[in-house]
Amino acid sequence: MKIGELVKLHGISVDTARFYEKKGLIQPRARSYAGYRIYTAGDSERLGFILRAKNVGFSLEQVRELLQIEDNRSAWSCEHVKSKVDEKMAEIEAQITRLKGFYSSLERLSDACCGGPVSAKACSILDSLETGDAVKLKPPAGAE
Amino acid sequence: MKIGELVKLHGISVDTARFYEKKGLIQPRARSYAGYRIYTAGDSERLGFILRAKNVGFSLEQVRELLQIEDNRSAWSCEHVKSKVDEKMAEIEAQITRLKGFYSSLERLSDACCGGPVSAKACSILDSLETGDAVKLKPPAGAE
DNA sequence: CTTTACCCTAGTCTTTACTCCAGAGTTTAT
DNA sequence: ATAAACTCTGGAGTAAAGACTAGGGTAAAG
Repeated sequence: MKIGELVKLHGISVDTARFYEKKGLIQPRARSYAGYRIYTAGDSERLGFILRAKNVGFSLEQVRELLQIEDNRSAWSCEHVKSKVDEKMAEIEAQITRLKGFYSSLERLSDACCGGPVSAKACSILDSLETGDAVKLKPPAGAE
Repeated sequence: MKIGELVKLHGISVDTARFYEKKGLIQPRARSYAGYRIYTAGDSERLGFILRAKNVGFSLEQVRELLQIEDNRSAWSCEHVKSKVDEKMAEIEAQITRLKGFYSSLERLSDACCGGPVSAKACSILDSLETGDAVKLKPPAGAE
């Protein structure tokens, strides 16, 4: 099949497919005489793999690593694959922790604010941001 | 004070301070004869405001909006300020939800994997990514 | 035969938050 | 007087994941 059909099957754009190719994630098995990319069912399955991996949070670079394993399964152990997943989980957990820190700081600010239609001249939120009171967030290790 | 002193007070780099200026967040009150940026204590306080807002999760663009309010407090209501905070909270909550979705999908994958030092030829994680079984994550509305 | 739909390459643009560099002037310390 | 430390401007580079464009060839249908 040509690129148009492939992307329709997966709901992505032609640009995206070509972009993935540039990134080394997929490679059409062949080119037509005119230079058109020709994909096989196997290629389509591979694209599915990529999109599913993306859907559970992996970056394209990480997907590339997973594909290397997938391409030569017998060279790797289950342990190794699982550790990729576990590392990703840890990464995501760290992000969640960071976001939760933001959230609770904001919550403190919000709760302290009257929220009324009165002038913000004495707004406790702005005051806190100005002086640093009650906004003492220690960003979880690894924050930017 | 000159830029070097200012940034030392806040633990940021000179480049960052100049970057914030280019983004319209801070403006030195004056320039020395030689063109050096001269900051006042008020400027330093403003920079503190910026960094604290960043530390609770606001983007620089959002910080810029907060500063516009801060610069003319009486023109805004507490309600308005609070809504900025509440919107940010909602934004963060959405991100957390999205990440949690990733996490639980990964957890399912991880739990199903033997994780042993055996060949990944029959690895359930790779199988799932290949076929789509057990990885049916519907990305929460607003996902990329 | 021509329109329409599709495909190609190569390259630029977007967003966010900086970082780094070159080349040059200034201030401070010795 | 000179070296070290500081500052300036302007511009380029980084990561992530594509979107979009120009300019041109190809394929299928009427």
